[in-house]
Amino acid sequence: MPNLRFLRGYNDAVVLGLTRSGAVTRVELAERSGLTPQAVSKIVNRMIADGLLVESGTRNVGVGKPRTLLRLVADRGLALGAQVERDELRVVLADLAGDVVDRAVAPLPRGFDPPTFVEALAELVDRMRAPVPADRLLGVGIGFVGPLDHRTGVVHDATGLIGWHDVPLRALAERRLGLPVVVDKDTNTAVVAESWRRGEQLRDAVLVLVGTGLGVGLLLDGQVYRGARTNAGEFGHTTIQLDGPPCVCGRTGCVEAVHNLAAARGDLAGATAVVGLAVADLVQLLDVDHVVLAGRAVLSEPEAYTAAVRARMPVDDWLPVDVGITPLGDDVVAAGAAMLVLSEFYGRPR
Amino acid sequence: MPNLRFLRGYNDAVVLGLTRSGAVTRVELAERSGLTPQAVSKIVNRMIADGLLVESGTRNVGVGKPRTLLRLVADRGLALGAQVERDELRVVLADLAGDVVDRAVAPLPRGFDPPTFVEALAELVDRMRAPVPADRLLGVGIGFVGPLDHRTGVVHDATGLIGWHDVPLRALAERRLGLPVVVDKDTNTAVVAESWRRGEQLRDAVLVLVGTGLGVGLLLDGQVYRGARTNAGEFGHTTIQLDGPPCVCGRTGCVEAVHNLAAARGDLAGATAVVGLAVADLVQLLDVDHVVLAGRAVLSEPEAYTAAVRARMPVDDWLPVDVGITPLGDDVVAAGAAMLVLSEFYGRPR
DNA sequence: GCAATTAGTCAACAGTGTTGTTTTAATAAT
DNA sequence: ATTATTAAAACAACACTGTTGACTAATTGC
Repeated sequence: MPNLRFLRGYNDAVVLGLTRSGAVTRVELAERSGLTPQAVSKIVNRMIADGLLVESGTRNVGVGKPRTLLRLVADRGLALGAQVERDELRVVLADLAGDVVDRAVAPLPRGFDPPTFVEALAELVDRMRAPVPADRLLGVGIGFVGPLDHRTGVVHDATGLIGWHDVPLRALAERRLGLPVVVDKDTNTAVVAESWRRGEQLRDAVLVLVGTGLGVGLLLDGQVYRGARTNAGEFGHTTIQLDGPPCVCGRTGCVEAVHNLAAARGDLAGATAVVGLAVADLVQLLDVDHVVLAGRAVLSEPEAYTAAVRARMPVDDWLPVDVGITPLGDDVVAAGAAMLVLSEFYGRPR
Repeated sequence: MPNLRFLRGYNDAVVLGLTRSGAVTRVELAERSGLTPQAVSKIVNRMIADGLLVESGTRNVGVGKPRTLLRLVADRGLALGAQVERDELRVVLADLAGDVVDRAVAPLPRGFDPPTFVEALAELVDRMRAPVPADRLLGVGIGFVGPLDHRTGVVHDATGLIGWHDVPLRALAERRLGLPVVVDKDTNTAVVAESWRRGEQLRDAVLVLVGTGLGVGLLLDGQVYRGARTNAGEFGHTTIQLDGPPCVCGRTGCVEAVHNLAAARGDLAGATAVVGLAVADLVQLLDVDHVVLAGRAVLSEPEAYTAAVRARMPVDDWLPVDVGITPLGDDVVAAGAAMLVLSEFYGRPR
């Protein structure tokens, strides 16, 4: 519903987004946002009154009155984020700047069911929320494996787990935790993390998550793209080798199958080459200018994967593709889940 | 720059978009747009004053005052659209409803250079604009092969043509035609056509254009996705067969190479199967719920391609993927180019 | 005929960003 | 030192958005 409230929320989010990358001045905010200096002044002063921003010194740029520096009060809003893996639950506390300020990891029992999971989550969440003022904690995000529906928070199925068919995870967790909860695919939360932290700089990107599975998070035109059913990013089951090795999905020659086969044989060069080739195809298809690598496999052999992907990037004379490892490391999915919560309060409205 | 003018333009576009699919009432517009009845009334009455809409009868829905039907005055705005193929130039005239109301085709000399092309275009355009009132004709759109930059209208290179390096096609055409010109990739204009005509109904779709090349137009979250350099949709050079047949692009096993090889051998089943498999991978990757098939190859064997794609769609129990042939047939690229012009005037602002 | 119901408009309004002007605080010139 | 110049930021008035609330118009059902 595009009305005045929407407009205000949108511009607030734009301005706040520009403050995440470091101290800026009102003038710079006006230039980068396209708003007039007067509008920026109003917005900024309201945010100062709300305790979201503080003035912190001045910057002199030649003659004239010096510009006033503005700094984001990062701990004005905090959120918890969880990553669920086959054997492990990770919860992090992230602030408005997108920095991880606390972290906890706990093992998950093999083949855990929904009640068991919610209890394990509650234990970690309750421990981590203790030192946080209640009015600062905005909620809990959960990065889960798909297929799921992020709008309703229902997990349709979780591959490799039993008892996870059409589970209303968001509702269950909200009731147990007494906090707002959002649920999204792990690849989506991971790309939310990168987007939240890098802002305008990152408009078109793929985040490649290489673990036991192979998924991508898509950032297209500055927005996380989830597809018609929150299910975009199923990258692992793209056919790359007609009549290739059989895959768990029932088909043959999937990227994931070829990659995992090579990895299982200890053939690192082969494993990275397949990922590099597939990512190159993806970059060509979507014309993104950023690739962010993440996931256990990548973090255990960062140079090999980075080099393999870089080697296969399409050569373009006027805008090279930036390939790198996520600076958030193992936290990226959980941290992104937290930032998903932050973005519900301080991000662009829809 | 999100300001009040933007807000108004946006809501105008939403309302106008809802009138394209047939007669609607103010009440229905309010329901579907999320705006209040009062806001819709204001917008609609302004559009009636502008000659964009007319009241056309009433519809009775039980007790109470009957609803007034509104009809789009389709010829209130018209645009020309051109498709450039290796040997042929096609120009169509499209109206605000997205219907093609006139059409002309002319051969292009082998290996035409930019001046030759602009002259051929001007000849067709001048002939077709003659009967159109000057103030109704909004401009000319050109669907070209990439790589190009749709923002500047510069064609970087045109595969198979010489003399087409960094050609400012938009500027050249604007000077010769004396009309506003927009340039975009053929796959993008084609998907614009589908989006413009089907509106809200079509939010996430891929348009697959099978000609001598194989490209896709991407409609993601209701917007045409062009990528960081207007170059998204390079689908033909996705690897589908490691160590497959060599491709014109220099690599091996590209979808396009495998497809064209099969087609050249007269192996229709093989050709359609490759496309079906590749499209299924794409649908899975992007989680779109609509596939639109277009292009010479598809239109010459519509049933075979449709069946091959449908057969490989992922089976999803709650939201099936709709696969169909474009109703615009051979005109889709040119018509979309025209609608791209219309959307600059009557579409959602950016 | 009259009440009920629904469509549509009119009027007043809150709140957005913009335009135009003034105040504030630096540097540069006298 | 003093003054002029420059640029940042705030202040004031404004145009215009969609919303809220009240009212009128046109139909159905009894």
